[in-house]
Amino acid sequence: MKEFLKVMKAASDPGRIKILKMLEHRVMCVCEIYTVLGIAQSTTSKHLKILEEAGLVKSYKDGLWVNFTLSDGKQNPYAANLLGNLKHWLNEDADILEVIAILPDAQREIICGK
Amino acid sequence: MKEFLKVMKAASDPGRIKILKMLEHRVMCVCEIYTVLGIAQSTTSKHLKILEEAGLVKSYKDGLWVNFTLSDGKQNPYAANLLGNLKHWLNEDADILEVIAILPDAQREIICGK
DNA sequence: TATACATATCGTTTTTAGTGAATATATTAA
DNA sequence: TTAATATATTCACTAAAAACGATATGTATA
Repeated sequence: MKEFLKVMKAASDPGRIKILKMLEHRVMCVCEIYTVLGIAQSTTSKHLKILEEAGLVKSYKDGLWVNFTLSDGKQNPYAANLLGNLKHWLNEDADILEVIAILPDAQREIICGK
Repeated sequence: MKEFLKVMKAASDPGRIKILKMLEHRVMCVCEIYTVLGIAQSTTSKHLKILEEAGLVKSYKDGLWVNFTLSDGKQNPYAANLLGNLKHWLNEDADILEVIAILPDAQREIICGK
């Protein structure tokens, strides 16, 4: 029950759903995500932690960056199911279309002034 | 997005999940539900409203009683999907097993002193 | 019509979740 | 070793959700 509820709770926030839908398109670091969403870095970091603890995303370090990707879902069947469904859900949603549209402009080298 | 989030939020509470799993077995009225769950009548009524607004349950009156059943899911595809999955999810969960076990004892005629 | 009764709603309190500024951590580069 | 920088954590605040007692609503029965 606990694992199930963790996935449902993680999926109950519009910002976190936007993150999942963006990660369907490509790997992203924290600064790219909060730039697209227009929210604080700390808020973004917390959302990502909730998603990770629900088994919905994974992260790996690359120098100073931390890359986030969708999980393969092996650790949590409820997460795997949700991720599978999300691939064909909300693709025509206005909020999702908006973040996907500006996704190409969010590049870590530009955002972080490298 | 709104319809999707409503379903996820509705599914984020253990009490409401217990209600859905009980309704897989049979139709229930409010007094049967709050007796099994051991929570207040007003709390139960509110949970049922949240489930109904998410398209997860339906209700129909029978005299003084209000009967609740699982929705057929036609109004909300996310609800339909969740209900379908729940049928084979959490069946071995301890909390669910507990409420299912006492389900036969919860009869409206006895509870309401008729 | 008056009463009883099952459920819904209201009002309030407590708990939990979301937000962002400030600070800490950890890694890279000078 | 020092400075710079991307992310994580802490803290304080606000907002949303959950809980329950009390009351309202609506239906059945006397």
